[in-house]
Amino acid sequence: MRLAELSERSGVPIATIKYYLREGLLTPGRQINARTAEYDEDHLRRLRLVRAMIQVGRVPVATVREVLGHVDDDSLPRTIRLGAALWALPQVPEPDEEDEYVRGAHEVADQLLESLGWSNAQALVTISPSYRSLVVAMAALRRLGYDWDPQLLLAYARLMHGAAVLDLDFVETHASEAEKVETAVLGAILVEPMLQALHRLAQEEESARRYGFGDQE
Amino acid sequence: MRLAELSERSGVPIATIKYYLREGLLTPGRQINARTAEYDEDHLRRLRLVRAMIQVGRVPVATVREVLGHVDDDSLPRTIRLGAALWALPQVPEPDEEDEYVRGAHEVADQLLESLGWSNAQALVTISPSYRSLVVAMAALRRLGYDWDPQLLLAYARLMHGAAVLDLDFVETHASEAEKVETAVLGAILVEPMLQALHRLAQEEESARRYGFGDQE
DNA sequence: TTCGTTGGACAGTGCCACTATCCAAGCATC
DNA sequence: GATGCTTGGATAGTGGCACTGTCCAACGAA
Repeated sequence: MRLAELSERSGVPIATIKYYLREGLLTPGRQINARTAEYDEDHLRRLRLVRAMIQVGRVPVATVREVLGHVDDDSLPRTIRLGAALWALPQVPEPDEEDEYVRGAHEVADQLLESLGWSNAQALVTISPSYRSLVVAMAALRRLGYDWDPQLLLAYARLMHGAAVLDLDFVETHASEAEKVETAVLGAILVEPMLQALHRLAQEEESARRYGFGDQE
Repeated sequence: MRLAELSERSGVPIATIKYYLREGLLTPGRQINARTAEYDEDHLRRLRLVRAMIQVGRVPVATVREVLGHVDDDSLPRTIRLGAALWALPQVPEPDEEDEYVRGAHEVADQLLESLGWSNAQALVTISPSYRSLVVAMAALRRLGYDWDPQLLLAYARLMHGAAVLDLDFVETHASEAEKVETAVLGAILVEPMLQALHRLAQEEESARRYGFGDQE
């Protein structure tokens, strides 16, 4: 198909597709001649993936490029590609290691991983961006004076582990070997907004149950 | 304290504090004279809250203003203020109701709410932004060809309901009546990044357990 | 041949979260 | 009381990002 059809079927404006091509998020179409390029179903799928990452997952364009680079890198074994792709994802500001709240958060997080027996996470603790995000969020809450019980954190972590198990079961049963990396990355990027939405809906529901009718007029 | 001290203690640059004042995220200090203003602990706390919402929660400045406006609105009862504040939060692009995937997602989401017995959510379905986010995320996944079992969604929803119960228990036991709205809003804004981080860590851990050592070198 | 269409290059736009500069009033010291 | 640093407020500017608009030469259908 031509650019125009690709645009039509994906709902993405032509100018934007050109931009993604320029940024290297899409591979160029097969050149038919100097003034015509042909795109196929793979391009369409990739374009939809890119759009979903950017619009639903709010991933910056540069990060999408990096993530896709890892997904496509056939020179690496699957687990490594997946890890590298997830690695590229989150962009929380670096925690200030001097800050007392950050240090406190490190301690609590380390204890948490130990309680959970997440030995892999423990080994990667110093470098995993997810771990860093966790510390930043915890430090922010602490700085605001919320001093929660480590048990609470443990309970949250168990819930999210439950979600991770669901994610990976899904990947195993529903994706072909070739698609597993892409599916897993999507799991990290697109399932999260879904979980967030469910979380907020659940808060609204539970709040209405406890304190009365749902308000919001 | 003066602006300079407020800046020092919060770690936020003076110019940025001035910007927040301009944008109405902070109430002006008590004017001592034409050229001096005095700030107190409440300002510091509010500033930290604003920073956490913007940097950890990635909430846009305009949205922070709106959310805080609801939090501070003493003319409304608590549940309504909370609802209104949460209402202002998410900024997913409007789903295109013409799109077949969006319509399909609506159906699945409605069934989900019914299965869960979330009657409050059902009543608000047409307008809740969280519901909209859910539909958008589901439609994006479907468009990419992931056709999951409604049971899976149900399992995710139960997990997130578990998280919501934890949130609200925390609010009940740890916040004074006056602080409940603020605490609950924080629950929505700051706990989410924490959950997300835990989710990704759990994915890394579970993935390492299933497929071998943690890779990423 | 004509004329609308196509893909690529490149410059421009709009938004957003800051950030830098000015300025006059305060205050501290001499 | 003069000098000079600091302060708060107003205003303009910056840099990043995700597009978007314009131009142009080459196609290609009529």
